[in-house]
Amino acid sequence: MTDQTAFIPRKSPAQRRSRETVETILEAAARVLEAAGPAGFNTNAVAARAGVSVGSLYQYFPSKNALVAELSRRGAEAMLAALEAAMAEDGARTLEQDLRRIVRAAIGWQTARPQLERALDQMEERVGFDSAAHGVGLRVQTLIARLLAAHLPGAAPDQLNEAAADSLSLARTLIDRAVERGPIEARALEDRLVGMLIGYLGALPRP
Amino acid sequence: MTDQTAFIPRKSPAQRRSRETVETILEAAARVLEAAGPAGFNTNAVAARAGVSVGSLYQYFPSKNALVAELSRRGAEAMLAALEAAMAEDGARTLEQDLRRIVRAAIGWQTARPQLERALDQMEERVGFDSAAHGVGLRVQTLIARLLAAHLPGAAPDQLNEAAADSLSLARTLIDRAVERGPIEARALEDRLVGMLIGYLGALPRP
Amino acid sequence: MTDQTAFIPRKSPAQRRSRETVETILEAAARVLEAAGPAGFNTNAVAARAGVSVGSLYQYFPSKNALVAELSRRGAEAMLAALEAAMAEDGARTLEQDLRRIVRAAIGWQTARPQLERALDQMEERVGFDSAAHGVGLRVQTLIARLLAAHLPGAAPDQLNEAAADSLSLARTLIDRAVERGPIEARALEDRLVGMLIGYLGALPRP
Amino acid sequence: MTDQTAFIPRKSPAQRRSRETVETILEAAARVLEAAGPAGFNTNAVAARAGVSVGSLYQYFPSKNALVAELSRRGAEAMLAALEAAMAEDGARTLEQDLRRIVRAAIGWQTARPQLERALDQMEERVGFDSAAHGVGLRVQTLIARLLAAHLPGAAPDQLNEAAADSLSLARTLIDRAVERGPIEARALEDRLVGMLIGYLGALPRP
DNA sequence: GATGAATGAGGGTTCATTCAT
DNA sequence: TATGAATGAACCCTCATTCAT
Repeated sequence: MTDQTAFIPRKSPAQRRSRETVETILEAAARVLEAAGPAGFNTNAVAARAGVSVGSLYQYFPSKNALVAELSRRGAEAMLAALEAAMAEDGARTLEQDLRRIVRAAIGWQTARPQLERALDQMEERVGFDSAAHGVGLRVQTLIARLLAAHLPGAAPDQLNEAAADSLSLARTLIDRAVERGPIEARALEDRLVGMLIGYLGALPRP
Repeated sequence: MTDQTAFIPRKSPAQRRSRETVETILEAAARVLEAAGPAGFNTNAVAARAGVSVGSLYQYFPSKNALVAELSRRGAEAMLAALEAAMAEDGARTLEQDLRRIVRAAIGWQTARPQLERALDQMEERVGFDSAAHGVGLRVQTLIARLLAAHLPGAAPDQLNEAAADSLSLARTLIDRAVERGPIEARALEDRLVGMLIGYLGALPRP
Repeated sequence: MTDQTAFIPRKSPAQRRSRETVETILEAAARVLEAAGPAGFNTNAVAARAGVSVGSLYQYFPSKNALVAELSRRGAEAMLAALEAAMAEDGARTLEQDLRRIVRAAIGWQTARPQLERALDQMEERVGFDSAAHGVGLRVQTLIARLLAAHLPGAAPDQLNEAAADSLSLARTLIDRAVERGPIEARALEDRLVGMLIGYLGALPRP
Repeated sequence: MTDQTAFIPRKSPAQRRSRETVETILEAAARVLEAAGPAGFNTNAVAARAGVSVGSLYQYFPSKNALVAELSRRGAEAMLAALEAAMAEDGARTLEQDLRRIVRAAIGWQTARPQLERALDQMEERVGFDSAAHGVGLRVQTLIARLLAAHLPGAAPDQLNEAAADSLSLARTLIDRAVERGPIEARALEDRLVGMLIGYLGALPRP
């Protein structure tokens, strides 16, 4: 897979500076969210942490929610990338192998910055947009649905999408709980997740 | 078991009035939470909805959080009752039968007022007290742990408690998602939950 | 001086009960004030501490301020009694001897319940009535003024009253500060007070 | 002494605006305190009087108490300046001359805005921080203590500090009372204060 | 574009006082 | 008379968002 950014025309200095500011703000937002949780997450704190004025923050993000959304979108993008990478490896065969890939991607993603993802989970629910709201979350879901399709022959597209969404939610729940309890034993967690998902999928109504 | 309340002396008028007010406030709180979600849940709204002054609210609940906690406690109590009833039925044998009982209790509980329980989930996370904070949540967990113990011989108490907590979380997640999607098909949901839990528990490390 | 209460007709039981309730409330108020200071002094706390309903409290005291006023009045009454006793001893001669009597009475009064008197000082100032508001404070002041008159021949009545009021204020200030610092060395404090007052009075304009 | 402000670089517009707002708020706070006393002193009133929003007030003062503290700090600073100026005049010799200087500084300070200083006294007591809480009050006290040291040879540092604190309290009390009574006759008041302090200091235990 | 001062609605909580029982 | 539930005005403080410079 070629690096698409290589073909994007060089930004003008102003544009590059903009881009850097956006990144700075997002990273600051992430850190504030990690450190203070949803309750302590406010635009002033983010701007201060980013070393930028609130005004600038609002230049790039129309609202606080937009900031959260972008944070969450990026997380999903990382998940998407991991998932695509995992699926590109070779032809996967068994359900378990496929699930293992999904699960690994999810664990990798959520444990990279566990506090952040947990906090985002909570904020997303609060604000009322689930991760499928932005395209990326939807693409993740679709990818999983496609993956599941191979092992659930005859399932309707809606069913597959629901199964994919549920699987992801379940995985996130379990990972969140594990993260809460302390350092992760990735392998054991992976096994539990795979087992759980196999059980879940096995109980879906067959057409 | 005779009805003990029959022997409790009639409350004095004043006390009865208090009790009624408390109930009114709690019901109002539940409705506000259902209608407006965690974001729109504020003490003024609750008091207004209850047709009561804020002062009265604070006479019975020392803080907004205490109100949420009580709401959640009551929910957990309902769950506990359902669970105890289910377990008292007769001698349960298989893991699946036991899980089915747990799952039924959970579904019954969470679908009685689905919006409310969902909102409570979110508030609990936000405020940082999980349902185990009050005794009831803990008792639910303990009960489930005990139930699982019979089917996971040799598991350490800590493991059992974690398994119980995870099971409950997973169940709630799935039920929440189902509720979001619309009216529930209780039987199909139940099957999926049981399957999922069997899968999860089967993947736990054996001693 | 005859005991006037001896001639007050025996109270009916109801009246006695009333009187007791009043005393209970006042003592509770004093204790709350001592324990929580002006900031924590509120009618509900007083009623609770007295084991009485707020309603009852308002039966006997028309307002919170009335309660404080009565507390302060009683303190002043104690001071008055001490002062009268001191003056009745015999014919006082020198200024210093007279001042010593005043000062002793003041110390005795304010150190009997130091926290209480300090808190009252603060509340009185806040509420805006000085202790001369009720008759007793005035009588204390008048008594002191009369005492000073003997040593400030030719001073106008107004001057005497001002001197008396100032003397009392100064004494209270110094005693308060001493109380703040910890246990009192009554004798040393007394000396300082007397010295201070002599200095003060000596500097008054002579007619 | 040249005017140092002449050399301070012009503030940027934004900073100047801030500074002005701060001053506006402080002046409004002073006026509210003078007009309404401690009881009527609330942040909304201050903001309204300053023609500013509450938000602005809280941008510059983290709490209501911080506002009071700053007001009191500024008063103490004025007192400190007056005191230092008075002491720098020349080599003071007698106790009386030194006291006269202290007393003049105190009178000048407290009669500049008498209502304000009175109200501050009360609030400080209520809130529980005496003026020594901020450095300035302490420096005033230290300065007085040093001044007294020359006339109380052999006194321990603690004794000197107590004497300084007491002297200041006594002075403030007497000035407050004088202010209450109406327009001040500065010279007569000064004499009374000096006399009182000499009396007080003369009665301190000699080592 | 950038800044950060300013805004003000909103929300949690307290407490003196009233009044139906 | 006693009770204590109920009231609601007041108050402190926060924070998303705007806008003059």
